Amino acid sequence: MPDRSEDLFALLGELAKLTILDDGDPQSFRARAYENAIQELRGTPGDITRMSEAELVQLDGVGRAIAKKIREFFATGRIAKLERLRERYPPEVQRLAQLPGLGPKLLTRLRQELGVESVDDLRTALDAHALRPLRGLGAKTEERLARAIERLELGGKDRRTPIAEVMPVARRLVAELASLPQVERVQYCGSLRRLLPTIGDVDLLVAATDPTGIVEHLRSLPTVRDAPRFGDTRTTIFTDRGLQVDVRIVAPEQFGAAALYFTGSKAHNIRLRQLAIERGWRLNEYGLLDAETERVIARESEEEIYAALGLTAIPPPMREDTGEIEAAATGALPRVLDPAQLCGDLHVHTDLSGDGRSPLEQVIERAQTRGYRYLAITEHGEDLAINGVTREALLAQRETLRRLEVRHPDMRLLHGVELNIGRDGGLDYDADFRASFDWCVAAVHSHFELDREAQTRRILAAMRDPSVNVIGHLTGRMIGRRPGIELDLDAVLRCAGETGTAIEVNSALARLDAAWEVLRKARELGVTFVVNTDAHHVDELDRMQWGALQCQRGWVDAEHVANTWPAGRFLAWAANRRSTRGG
DNA sequence: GCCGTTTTCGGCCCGACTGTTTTCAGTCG
Repeated sequence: MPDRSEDLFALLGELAKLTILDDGDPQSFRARAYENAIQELRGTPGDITRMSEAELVQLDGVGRAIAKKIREFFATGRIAKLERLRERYPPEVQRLAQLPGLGPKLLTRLRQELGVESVDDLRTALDAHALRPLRGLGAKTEERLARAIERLELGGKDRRTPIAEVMPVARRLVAELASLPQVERVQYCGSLRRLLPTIGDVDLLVAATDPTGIVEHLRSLPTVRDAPRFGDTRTTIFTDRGLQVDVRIVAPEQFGAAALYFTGSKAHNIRLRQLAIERGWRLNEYGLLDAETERVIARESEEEIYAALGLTAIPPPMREDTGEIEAAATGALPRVLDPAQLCGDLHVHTDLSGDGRSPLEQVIERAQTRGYRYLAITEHGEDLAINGVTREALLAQRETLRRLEVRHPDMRLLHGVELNIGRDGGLDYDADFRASFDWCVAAVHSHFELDREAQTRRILAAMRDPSVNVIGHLTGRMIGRRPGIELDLDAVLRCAGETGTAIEVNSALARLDAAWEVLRKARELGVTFVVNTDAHHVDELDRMQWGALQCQRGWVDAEHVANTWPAGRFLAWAANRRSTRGG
């Protein structure tokens, strides 16, 4: 069954967007009401498709008007008001409204005074200098809009970039800035810090007593292509790959307030400011201030500001206004996973796998350096074309592993394998050989085109196989390149709980699979998780931190992550699952 | 469009920047 709630949210979101245009106000309160309602509905447990108007009105942020629209949608599949707005703002006009610098007010004027109804119309008007006679518009505006059109057509501005592409660029820039003597602290903020799968632009926050030279340094970097706007404390640059980077320089003592502000999310910040107002304060990027006396309540660190507002500190990946503020106010925030708590990696390849690049000894050395208590080597099963490994080669590896184990008395080496889940849920090798491994990951690497029912069936079959400890990268998604397989999540997560099969949190930024929404749901069902790097090179063992942050985003606490457990407990759990279902 | 012991109207988060103005409106994050 397709998720009709998601369809509803999409339509309400569109309604919000078009209402901004219709109200001619970027801060349209009606539009915000729609967005608030979406937030509330998302956080509502139970089936909203079946709720009556009276029940809907009980929800915070849902009044009679929105409740009626919700019922209208579930009854007829349409929202009449939205259809009227769509007529008034056809796709061409909406595209026009996407241009940066062209807000609802200017859009209305251009339509009324110049008859501009599309990007093409606007270009024609610009070429004819038709904007100049209009009050409040001049040559600069003309030039700005012309450039915005160019960018739009390059597909630049509204395109979001997968986090795996953005993170290395951002980290490189952070390192560059941190190397300057006048810079005290640097932090990337925004959706990157919150670990969203795709990123619009990068927000870099710099603390410096003297901003001189910082912007110039950035502009001098070879990867920086264009710098359309710049001032002393705020600038925008574009990298050679078209990624927009906004840089803000602030005084060190306001770093916390600024980091909070620029990390967002917007909805989270609005809630924080409301809490400030309730206390007679004001929260902005300079600090938490007394509204009357301007006395500083807190500003140096995010933690101080949260504390002053009566909240426990909220980790960046949780800042989405999906219940974290209420939880932080009552001390009910889950004790989120700290990367340092992870004491083993349970999905790692060596150069024995066709696509692996580092030799076994190196992998083990690096795991030792990271202080791990256990490590599972998991080459690809033989069914995976080109990259898979034969039974004989795996048996030989097992011998080697047993020899190497002696050199690492503090780290238990598990001989594992990454099995391929076949079209109908079948797995590599035979049951006896699979049972001879210490640890089995099972994952989807093929048949992405099957429908939801078939996909669900094959995952359930894999979970019921007695050899399987964990399902690796649950949907097989590659962010920005390939959508994951569709699954009946309720059935899959229920089965995970019943069979004791863990769900992997795959730390590769290109995957971040399972997605945070899935983690959040799984957590409520008491599922056990394992955070893995799926490393194919020793350096990739270091990406465990992203998996930990992904857990934070999914509200997964350490207790439910099996590889935070001490070796004794972990090994007993892994072995127990196999023996109980092997018999 | 929602909300309510300072309630059924008048609020709703906050400030910087830009371009254009001569005190501010619009846009953005």
